[in-house]
Amino acid sequence: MSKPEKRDEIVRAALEMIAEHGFHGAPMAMIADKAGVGAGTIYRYFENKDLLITELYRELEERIYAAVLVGYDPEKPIRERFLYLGTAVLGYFIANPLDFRYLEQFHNSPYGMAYRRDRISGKREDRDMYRELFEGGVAQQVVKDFPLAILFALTFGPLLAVARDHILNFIVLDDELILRTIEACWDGVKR
Amino acid sequence: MSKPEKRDEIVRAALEMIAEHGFHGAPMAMIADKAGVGAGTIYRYFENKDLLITELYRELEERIYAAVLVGYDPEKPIRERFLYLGTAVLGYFIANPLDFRYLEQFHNSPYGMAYRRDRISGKREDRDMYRELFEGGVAQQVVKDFPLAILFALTFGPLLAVARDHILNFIVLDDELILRTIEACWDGVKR
DNA sequence: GCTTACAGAATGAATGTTCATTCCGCTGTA
DNA sequence: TACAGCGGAATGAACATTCATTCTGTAAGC
Repeated sequence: MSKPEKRDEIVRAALEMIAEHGFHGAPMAMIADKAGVGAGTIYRYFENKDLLITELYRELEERIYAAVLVGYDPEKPIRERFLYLGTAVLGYFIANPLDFRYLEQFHNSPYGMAYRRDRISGKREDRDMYRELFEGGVAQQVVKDFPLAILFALTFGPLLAVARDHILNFIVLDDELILRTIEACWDGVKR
Repeated sequence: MSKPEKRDEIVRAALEMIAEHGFHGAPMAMIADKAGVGAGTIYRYFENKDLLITELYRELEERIYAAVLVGYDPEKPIRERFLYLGTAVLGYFIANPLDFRYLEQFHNSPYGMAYRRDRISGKREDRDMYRELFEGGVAQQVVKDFPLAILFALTFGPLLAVARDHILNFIVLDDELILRTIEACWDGVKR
């Protein structure tokens, strides 16, 4: 196995094990096994478990951002962009349940809390389409005049809940139901 | 300290430590310390950590249910009941941030998954005002015709997100903003 | 009223287990 | 032969849980 290939295997295995069993249910030995490498080998690529975890998070964020960006047209009207972005993320999560589960684990952990705090306090410049969309919507009086955080909550709250329910097999989403759900979110957000 | 008093101290300490540091950041020794009892003492009241955790969850659920029930009038129109239930839970969470943080930890853990699975598959008869409310709303054609799980997502998704943001000091909610937020949820759910 | 005996509670040091991380000998390659 | 890269056993720290011991309150015996 070549060097970058091995690194990839480790990342893939970590994603799978952690998504399925949580940070604490996924010992390094288990990840190493799944990746088909020795336990010590992981430490040739990642200084420690924490760094593996945050690095993996960053890679996922990147992937999702890239996936959603394809097909996004910032010139379209607000409502249309909102529906696109909503269905795109939800679609990504449904197509990549492991990614979704991993993100959830991450967000609900001390790692995620720190990360979020940084982001809100602006330590991370985020090239965020969503922020831009909402700010535009409020300015054009198409969207309710709420603080950004509440608009996010009204959108991503249902989105993530629905993705979770689908991935855990509590409901079955088809394209029509997805669209209707995002439209309902829009009803909550629009003026 | 009397016997039930001591049990209470243990439960209170467990709530606080777990809410603040997560299940894995709250060793039994730490909980015992906070409760002012010996480590072994906890085991006189709870067979093991798992049982302490699930028992505490049940107690919290009970408290919240009781708190919200006060002032709920099943005779009122759907919209009014929806707004009441929304503000009531959100208000409870804001007044009891530890309870909220604990519930979140619980839901995002294997404990919570199992619990949820049981609930959905109907193994727990739940005397759920929310379910009843939505079912009534759909029947009266006041509420969009969605599966129950989606209506829950549209309501609790934003609610929990907003509660989290407030408790972590990412936003500040006042009564007016709370009401407007719940109204926005209603916009998402109503026909 | 005072002392002694005893049962049930409480305690916390000791135990065994589960990891993350380290270390050193091995192997395939140049 | 020399060496980079690996593997996986060894190490030590962090815990949950146990259990031999200590404490406390109650009640019988005087």
